[in-house]
Amino acid sequence: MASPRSQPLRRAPRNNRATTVHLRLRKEIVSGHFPQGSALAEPVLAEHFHTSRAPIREALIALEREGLVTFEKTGRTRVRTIGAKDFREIMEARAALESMAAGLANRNWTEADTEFVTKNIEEQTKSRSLAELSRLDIDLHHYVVTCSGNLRLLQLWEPLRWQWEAHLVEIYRRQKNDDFIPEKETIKAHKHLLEALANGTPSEASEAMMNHILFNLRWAK
Amino acid sequence: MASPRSQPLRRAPRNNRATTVHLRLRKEIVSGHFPQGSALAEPVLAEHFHTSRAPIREALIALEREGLVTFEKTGRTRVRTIGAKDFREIMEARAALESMAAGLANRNWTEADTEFVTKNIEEQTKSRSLAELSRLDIDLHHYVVTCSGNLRLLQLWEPLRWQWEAHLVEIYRRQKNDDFIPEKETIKAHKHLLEALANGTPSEASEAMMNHILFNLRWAK
DNA sequence: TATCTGTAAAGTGTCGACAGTTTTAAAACC
DNA sequence: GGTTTTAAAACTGTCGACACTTTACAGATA
Repeated sequence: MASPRSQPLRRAPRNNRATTVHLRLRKEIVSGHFPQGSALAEPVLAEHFHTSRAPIREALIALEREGLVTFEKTGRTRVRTIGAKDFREIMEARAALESMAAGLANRNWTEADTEFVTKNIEEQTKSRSLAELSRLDIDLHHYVVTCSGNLRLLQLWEPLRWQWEAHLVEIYRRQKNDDFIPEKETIKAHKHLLEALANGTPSEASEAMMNHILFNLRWAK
Repeated sequence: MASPRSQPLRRAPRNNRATTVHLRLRKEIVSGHFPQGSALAEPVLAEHFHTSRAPIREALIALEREGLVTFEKTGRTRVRTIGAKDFREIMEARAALESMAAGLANRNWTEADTEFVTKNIEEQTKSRSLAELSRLDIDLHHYVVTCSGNLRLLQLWEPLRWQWEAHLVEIYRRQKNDDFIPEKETIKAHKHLLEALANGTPSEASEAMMNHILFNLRWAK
C-alpha cells in the first residue's frame, strides 16, 4: 500500500517498551488472538512479552482509551466485547467523523489521491474474501480521513477503526465465506464517493460518505 | 445543574490514586493553573499530589490521549499548547460529532430535556461574563451529546471539550471583559437548535448544530 | 560580554517487592 | 450430589531503587 499520504505530520511516538507492547497487543486483539471477553492479567502478559508489569500497565491504559479493553471495578482487564449495539454506535460515530472528513478532503485533493483511490476500488472488485475486501475498505476510509488534513479527526477516528476491526474478526469467525462475492452496493458507493471527491463538491462527498456508512445499519434493530 | 440526563450508563471508573490524580490534574490544566507549554515532571507532580510516580505516570498517559499534554521524544511531558490551527481542528471535529448527536437526540427527546435547555438558554441571556457564558454553552453542548444516547459519541467528544476549555482559559487571560455583553448570535443559534430538537426534526437539528459550531470559524484564517 | 565546556542535578524507563484484595480450588458439611 | 467454608494462589495498586539520558549551570575561554 504505497499511499501518497501514508505519513501525515504526527508527533513521533515515544520509543519505549510500553509503546511496543501497546502496538503488539493491539494487533493481537484485532486479529482475534485474544477472544473477546478473555482476561488480560498483567503478570501473564508480562511473561508473554518478556518484560515487567510497568510497560504492560501503560499499554493497557492506552488500549482502554482506544476502546479495545475494559477495566472492571476490581482493576481486572478484559478484551472488550463488541455487540450489535456497539456496532451501531461505531458506525454512527464513523459516519459523523468521516462525512466531515470527506467534505474537508476536497480542500487539498490531488490527482495522486484520485489515482490511489481508483486503484483501491479496482482491487475491491477483484477481492476474493470478506477479509480482503474489508482490508481494502478500511484502507480507503483511513485514506479519506487522512486527506481531511485534520489531525484530530484522524485521532478520534482511529479507536473506531480498531473496534471496527475487532468486530470484523468476530464476524469472520462465524461466517464461512466459501462463495464470497464482493457486495456491489459497497463498491458502487465507493465509486460515487470518489466521483464527488474528484469533482470537488464537498457537500456531495460529505453526504455520499454519510449515506454509505449508515447503509451498514439498514438491517440493524 | 440538575440535569435530567446527568448520569448516562457509563462504566464505573477505577477507584485508584491514578484516577484521582488524572481528574485533579485535568482540572488544574483546564483551569489554567499550569500554563500551556509548562513542563510536567513526574517527581515534581508526585510530590505535589503526595504520591509516588506510578499513579502520576498513569494519569499522564490518560491526559495525553485526551490531548491535554504531549510527550516529547525524550519522554518529557508538557502541557499542550492549543493554537489557532488546533482551535479550527477542534471546532471541525466538534461540528462533526455534535451535529450527528443533535440528529440522534431526537430519538428520545422529552419534555424534561426541552425544559433543561430552555432554562440554560435563559441563564445565557443573563450571563455577565465570558466565563459564565462559556460554562453554560459547554453545559448545553454536553447535554445534547449525552442525549444522543451514543456513548461513543460522548467519549470521543470529551477530549475535545477539555481542549476547548483549555483554549478558553487562555482567551480569558488575554481578554479584559469589563463590559461584557453576551453575543446575540450564539443565543439565537441555541434557540434555533432547541426549536429543531423540540419539534422532532432530526435533519434540521443536525444542520443547526453544524452551522452554529462552524460559525465560530468565520474569521479564522 | 558572549560562547563553549564539563560537571552536577534532575528526569525517564524499567524493575522487583510487598500489602491488600479478589479469585480459584479444595475441603468440609449437609 | 450439591452447597458452604476455608485455605491457597493469583492479581492489582503502589512504592522505592537503579541505570541511563537529558538538562541546567557554573566556570573557563575567547
